[in-house]
Amino acid sequence: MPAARKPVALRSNHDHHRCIEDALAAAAELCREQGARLTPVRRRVLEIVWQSHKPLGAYAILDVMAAGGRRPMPPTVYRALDFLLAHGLVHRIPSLNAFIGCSEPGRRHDGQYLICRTCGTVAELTEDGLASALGRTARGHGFAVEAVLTEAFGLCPDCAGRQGDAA
Amino acid sequence: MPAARKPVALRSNHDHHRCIEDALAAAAELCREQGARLTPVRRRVLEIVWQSHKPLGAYAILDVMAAGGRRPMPPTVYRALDFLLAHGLVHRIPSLNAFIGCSEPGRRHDGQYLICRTCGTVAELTEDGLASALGRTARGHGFAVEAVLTEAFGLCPDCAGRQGDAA
DNA sequence: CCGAAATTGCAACATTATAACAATTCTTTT
DNA sequence: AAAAGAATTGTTATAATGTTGCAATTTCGG
Repeated sequence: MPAARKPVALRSNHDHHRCIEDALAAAAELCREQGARLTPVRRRVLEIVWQSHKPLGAYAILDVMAAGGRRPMPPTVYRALDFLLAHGLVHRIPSLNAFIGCSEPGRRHDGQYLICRTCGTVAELTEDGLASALGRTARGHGFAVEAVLTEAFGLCPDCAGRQGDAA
Repeated sequence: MPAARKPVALRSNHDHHRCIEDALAAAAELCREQGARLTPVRRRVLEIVWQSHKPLGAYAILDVMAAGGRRPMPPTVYRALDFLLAHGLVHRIPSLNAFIGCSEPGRRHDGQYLICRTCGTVAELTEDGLASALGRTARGHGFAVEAVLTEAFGLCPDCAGRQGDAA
């Protein structure tokens, strides 16, 4: 099989402004195609979520928005997140109660997240083979899988390196 | 490879009293081995969690305990759950904020849950191969996976059957 | 029995998320 | 452009989930 591309979140010196710009451009394009409205609030929330590769809680997003003017109320942010989730522009990481930008919006995929327990960075994988193996096993037991969410906890390359140095 | 045994949660007419008894016995045994104390509170919480194969939230557990006398405070239940989690006797399903009895306490394993979106039943799989495939991929990107949690959403055999009938 | 350690009780509080309804904005039709 | 209808946002209040800190009690080892 072809080696999958390394998630950009795991490349420590990537040009992150590019991540943000690309994500916003892709979102605009996707919404245009689908006739969905990427309103200022929604666009702003998406932009905030993309500020880093560390997932942000809804109230952390609220705090960022408060810094730039009037503080919106929780439902505003939750509704924007609902919209972004529904259109596959962000993902929710349940074990963190937090949200992260989707690295491959538009392409249907199961969620596989590599969560660094030290720095909090989350990288998204989109390898269909992994979830489909589970789907086959479940099918064998009569269970029809429709969606799969996988969270892997461990150390990202940077933190694993530092960990090794300390020893 | 040998076909894995079908999770008991997916067998609609299993003797569930046996599930509860076995789980409590296994827990007692495990705590004895490890010098951990399965106190009345902890044992009671474990018993409540095992009342069905549907995960229960902490406050639902509180409600059950309240029915049988004095209502304990949240920290009582959360501490009991922490203990049970630490000893691998229950699992937390993050996307449901709920807890379920571990079907293979004592054996170290990653968590793979089949969650029925209709009836809420959760069956636990413990196939090491699935998580290790993810671990290999992650390793290829320099990420060292330490634990994996997988949630699969879909229809259990019973509900898939009824769904088919309706058509 | 006595002191140390673990467990439980308790009160208050922090965080995450939602409900219900009003006000506004956008779109479509006339 | 005006009006009707739909979608979005604002606002208030509250629900659901989870934690902190400290006191009281129980358990365990000497």
